[in-house]
Amino acid sequence: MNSRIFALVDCNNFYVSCERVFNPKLENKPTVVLSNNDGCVIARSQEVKDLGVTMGAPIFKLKELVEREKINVYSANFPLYGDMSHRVMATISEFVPDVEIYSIDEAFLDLTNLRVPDLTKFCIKLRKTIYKWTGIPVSIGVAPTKTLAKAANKLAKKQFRDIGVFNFFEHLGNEEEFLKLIPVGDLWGVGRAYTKFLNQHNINNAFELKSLDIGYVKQVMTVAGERLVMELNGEPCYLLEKNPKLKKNIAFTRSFGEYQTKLDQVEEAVAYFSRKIGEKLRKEKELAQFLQVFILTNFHNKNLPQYHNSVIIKLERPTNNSITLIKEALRGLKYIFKDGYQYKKAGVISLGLIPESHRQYDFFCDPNDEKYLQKDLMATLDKINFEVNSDSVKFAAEGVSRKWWMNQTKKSQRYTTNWKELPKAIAE
DNA sequence: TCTGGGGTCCTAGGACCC
DNA sequence: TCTGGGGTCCTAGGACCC
Repeated sequence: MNSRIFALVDCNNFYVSCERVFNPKLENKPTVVLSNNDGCVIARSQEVKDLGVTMGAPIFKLKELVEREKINVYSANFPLYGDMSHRVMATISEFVPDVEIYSIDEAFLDLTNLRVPDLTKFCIKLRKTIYKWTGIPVSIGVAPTKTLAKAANKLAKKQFRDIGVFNFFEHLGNEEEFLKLIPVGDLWGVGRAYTKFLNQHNINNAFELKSLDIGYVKQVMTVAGERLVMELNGEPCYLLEKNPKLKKNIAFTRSFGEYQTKLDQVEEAVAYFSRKIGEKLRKEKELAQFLQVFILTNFHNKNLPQYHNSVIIKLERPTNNSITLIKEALRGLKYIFKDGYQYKKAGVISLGLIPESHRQYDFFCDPNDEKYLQKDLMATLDKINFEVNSDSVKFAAEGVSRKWWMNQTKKSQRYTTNWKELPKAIAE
């Protein structure tokens, strides 16, 4: 029997909590953070959840509610959230050696070999420390599998909100009671489609799913469903993944602030996206073998003529050279761009990524000839753009007008990542 | 008027081969 | 009317995650 102890640490309303750290007046006030382009709600404070606002709700539909309830609205400030995430993860790592950073606001911990007298007390203390050191409130779930740790975290957030910790090991023997409190749709791996299906078959909570015949579950929910039921029964299928896997795709896509109709404007956007792809690839030390470019009109607006298209380009040699990426992406764009449409969004995706160190040398190419990557030039650009300002050095193809740039009218400052925007302490 | 962005994994079905 | 039987590889689409 190879039993393990997993914990999931999840930041509460993460983006809203980040805004609150630097603007304490938002504490206990209904607050939301919007997606890029100020389109829809991507983070809600508890007060806003209680008002019934759903994740992803378009903000323009909530105008009245925002005014009536005096909801504080913020544009997304990802550099700030990324930096705060870093601080939370660093704090956790001070106390636990086995940490998997699962997303910007979540970490799995393996506590199996952590010799502490009382797991629950340890987690309560960890939670308090994270809050003290970073200002971010978190919830912690503890259980014998990752899926159950996720479920425990839901309980910690709802039924056990005052302590913020739920430890399944304290309730061995009567898990049933707690699993019945968790709707199937709240489980890790059960999305909209499966929730609908399961509900139609009268499977409504985690206990009912756990009790199903595993062969049946595999048949209707494939292997992911099979693993899910095993995990609910306390058999770990997923272990801690400490070393982040290399990415297989890297994308940069954006909606435009206003419709774009002209090729040259879309070209500027695509050139910018391509440079960003190059930067990301070099940061990950990967090379792309293919590049995909796509453009879309606004599919929400049924009154406008619709068009969407994409093209995949095989790169002559695997590369992360921004200059090559821009050139190839623009070639692709010309191929799919059609006049007469109002474009709302475009994107560039690099595919077939391979590690720089595993580059398959071209048969005809001298193995020492990596000139085409222009490593020194790219390293210099990166040094300036990463250390000074991400847009210090651009390429001519990106243009300067940026007519496509997104709308972000309610952005907080970059309190932690830009010297000019550090919070000021004002004596009153 | 106004609806995000970035990922992963799995499967079915077609093309192709012997 | 009957119309082989495997394999493998690739891709599109769907499901999920945050």
